[in-house]
Amino acid sequence: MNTKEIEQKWIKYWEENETFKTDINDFSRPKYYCLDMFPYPSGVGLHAGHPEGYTATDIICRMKKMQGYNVLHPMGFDSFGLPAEQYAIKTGNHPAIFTKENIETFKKQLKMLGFAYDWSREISTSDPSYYKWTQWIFKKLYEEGLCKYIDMPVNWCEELGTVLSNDEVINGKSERGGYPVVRKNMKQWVIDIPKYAETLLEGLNEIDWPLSTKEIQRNWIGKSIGAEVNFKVCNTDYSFTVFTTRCDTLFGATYCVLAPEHDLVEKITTKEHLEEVKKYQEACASKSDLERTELNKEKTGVFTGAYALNPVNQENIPIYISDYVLKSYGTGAIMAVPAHDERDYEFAQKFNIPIIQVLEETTGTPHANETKKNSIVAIVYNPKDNKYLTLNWHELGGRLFIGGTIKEGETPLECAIREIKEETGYENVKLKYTLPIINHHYYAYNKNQYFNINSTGFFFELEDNNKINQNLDIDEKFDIEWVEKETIIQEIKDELHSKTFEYALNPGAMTGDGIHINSEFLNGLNKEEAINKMLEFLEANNVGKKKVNYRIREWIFARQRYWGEPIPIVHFGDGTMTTLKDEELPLELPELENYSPSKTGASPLDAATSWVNVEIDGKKGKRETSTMPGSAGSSWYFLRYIDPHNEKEFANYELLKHWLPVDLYVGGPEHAVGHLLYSRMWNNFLYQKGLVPVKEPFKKLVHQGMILGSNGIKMGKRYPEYSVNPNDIVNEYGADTLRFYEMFMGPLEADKPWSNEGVQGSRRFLDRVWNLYTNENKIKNENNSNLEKIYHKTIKKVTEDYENLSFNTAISQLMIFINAVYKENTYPRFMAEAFLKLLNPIAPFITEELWEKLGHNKTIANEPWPTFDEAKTIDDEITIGIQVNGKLRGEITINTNENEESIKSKALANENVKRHLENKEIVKVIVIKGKIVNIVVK
RNA sequence: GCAUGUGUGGCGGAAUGGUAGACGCACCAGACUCAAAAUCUGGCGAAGGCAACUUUAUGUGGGUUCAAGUCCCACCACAUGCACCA
Repeated sequence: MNTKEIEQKWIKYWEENETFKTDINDFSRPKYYCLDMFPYPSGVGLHAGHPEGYTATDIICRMKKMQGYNVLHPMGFDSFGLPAEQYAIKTGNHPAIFTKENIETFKKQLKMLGFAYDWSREISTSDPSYYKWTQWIFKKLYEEGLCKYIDMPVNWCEELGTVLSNDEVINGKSERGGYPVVRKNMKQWVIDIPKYAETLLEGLNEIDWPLSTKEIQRNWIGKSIGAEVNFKVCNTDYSFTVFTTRCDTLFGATYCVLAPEHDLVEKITTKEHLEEVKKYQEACASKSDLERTELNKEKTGVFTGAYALNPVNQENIPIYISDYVLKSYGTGAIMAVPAHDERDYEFAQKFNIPIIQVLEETTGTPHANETKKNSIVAIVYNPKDNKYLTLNWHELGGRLFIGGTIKEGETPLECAIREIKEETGYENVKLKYTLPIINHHYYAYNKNQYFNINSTGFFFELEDNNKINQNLDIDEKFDIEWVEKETIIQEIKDELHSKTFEYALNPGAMTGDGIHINSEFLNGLNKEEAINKMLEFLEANNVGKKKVNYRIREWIFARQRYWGEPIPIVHFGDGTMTTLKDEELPLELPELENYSPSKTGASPLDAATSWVNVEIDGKKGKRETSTMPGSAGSSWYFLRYIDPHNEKEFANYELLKHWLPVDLYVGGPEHAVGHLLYSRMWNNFLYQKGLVPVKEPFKKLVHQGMILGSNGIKMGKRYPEYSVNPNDIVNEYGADTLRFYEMFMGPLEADKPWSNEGVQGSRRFLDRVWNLYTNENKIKNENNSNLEKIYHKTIKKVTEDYENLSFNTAISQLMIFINAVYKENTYPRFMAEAFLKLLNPIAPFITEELWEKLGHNKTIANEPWPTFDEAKTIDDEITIGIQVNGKLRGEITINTNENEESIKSKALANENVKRHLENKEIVKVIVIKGKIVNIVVK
């Protein structure tokens, strides 16, 4: 089999005969729009991962075409971007030249792999005839107020000389290159994607996407329902608003925090604190995002000297500034409730701010007629030998910590210290932590009484072994035992005590649900009830209201770079601006001497003075010199494919109406919060403008997994020796083998390691097929009943598996079929032809060639898909297993429609089964038709 | 830490709650050959047994069921994403 010759022949044939050209106006057949994520045409060409997703869609498209669908399967190039520009900076050549060359390479490779694209619909985002419409959509967004020019802190990357959007920043470093990114205030173009937060969230419910990707988008949008609460600043006219999801804990707010950049900071800071506050603000401003998030370690902040008035109880609480409060989220200010928020707890610990518990966890089961009391649980820890003090009550109540009831006029702490002395005699203990109060319900057998107690936990350290005499009641009979942590976890079963111990091991805020205390009108309510009641209160008193907040921020839509779509805006000297008229689009990029970005944030386009300076209606102005980000062009390309040469509009509405949505979209998961969110937003916007007929553009989305090196690690620069170049595989084994192997490796969505032996195995199978059709002389115009069942089964399984994108199991079935044919002397011609059709979507070249060798003079691509007869997929005789007590003990062959009695008697007659039934009583016999028999014995 | 997903032979991987390991790779044996490669045929989880067969086995520990890789609970490991989001 000469793969090169065959491949070249058919590439030429398909091109000359326009085999895969889509008749976009043919609405008579059902449509199928199948989309690949178009590649960025880098200098290195296709990598091993590209053919995976592209083959998957190609298989579906080829099958759908044979099934009679009108298939749209386009391809294009996402051709604006940094690498082309960096190449231009280095060589002085225009990025367009580099881009064009790369596109040629990509196209050649894509054709080499036999993908059935309609190349007449090819688009390229850097082509002015394409970006004319990107600019046009920008204009529409601008006109709607969705695209704004505002002063805001942005992600500035010094090394790249540009701002970046949030999805381009990963762990405080640029996605490309990994350079540090800092916050910087700049005038920026942004798209108000937060306006679409709710729409984008709702849309997720109606699309067939991987759950994980939907979840990532939900997290990114970050909806949270809470309240805004207004705080007055004491002795001033100022006030500020905080956002909280826990307005029920307002009685526990013991301080407030403003973001260091908050507008109010300068105004309210008292003289004595001014210097310190300024210093802190400056320190924060110079920090990169990375430094700021690395500061997970310890909370920092300073007191402003000002106090706020808690609107529910009129308490004065101090106002701090700290960088753990972010300017960009919520209102940039919080109320802090250290008892019920981890971060506030940490901060309060460090700055010695009071912690007021307003919610207590409940344990035990409530009962009528409970007696209320307050009590303590004291845990004493000896750091010298790592042991805890326990009382072993044996059968009277097991192992417990020291506990007791608080007496009249005693504080909980005093009670705890007293109880330690009375019950154990130890007199020198030091308090480490006061633990949260727990509300506990229990029944005391000795008193025959139900109790509901508020128990405060204490965690002490033993200072020395000094002891005084115990002072015990008569009914207190226990041994004092020092035990290790493990013993406590195993032996302390009492809910109150084990819960207290949990808090002791992990002191911190209580963030769960419970019953409110110290909260006036909320006392006794649980979290949800209290939130609702508090909302009522806030609204009635006009100090706050319910508020939904989103984490998603504006999409920064400008880059200080050359190789992107120019933004069609002219700024006038008086600060006003205007968009270009439609007929002035596309606004093309000017030629430049130097494409380098500047370190100051100026765009390379600033240097093109004759391009920048314009006069409109006698008014002098300057063009916007930032360009659009890479994700601009890719946010709507799927629309343009439908009508790529339209010069009057971005796409004809009637065509969009017929062809949208995309039925299947295949691409990597790395675009979950970039492209896949942005394109949903643009599409939604165009939908609301009545320019696109569907809300959601991609009905079904599938992510192909990553192809790893044979070492199981991601291919790439780190391990080049384990990387695979598709060109080499095609040269050595042929395109069909590459396609076939990548589909056989495993499930499409899974990451899977490359194996050179696996490639050889795939080639071996294709050779087997080739030899069967060319050397064996088995193909005859007569039936072979031996093959009939497997033939129909194969059509059924392969068709279904393709439909479900389970290509690996489809291939397995094709192999089973060929293995069966090899054992026969005749291979009926109709089967031979149908098999080629089944294999064609995966291995188009060899199947076209063999199809021709069978005497056909037209492409196989337009042949009807094989059909099967359900009745003939069912075996007459099957072998089923016989189990005795669930263990396989034998097997019998039965007729498919054999009755239960007959199956039962055959099963019981089986020799090995009989052995296992000896001296046993048969309880019942379970016969599952066509599956198994299970005999239950005693 | 939170979210999502994944754990099955030497390897890639199959299994609507019903004979675990389909199919392929690697390996072993046989045929062809002077020989090798290629090709064809057969074998192949582990342990025991001449064999029939038996025991054991899908990350760990429990549970539901006549029957669990599959369902439920707890835990462990790995991968990916988010991460001071109030």
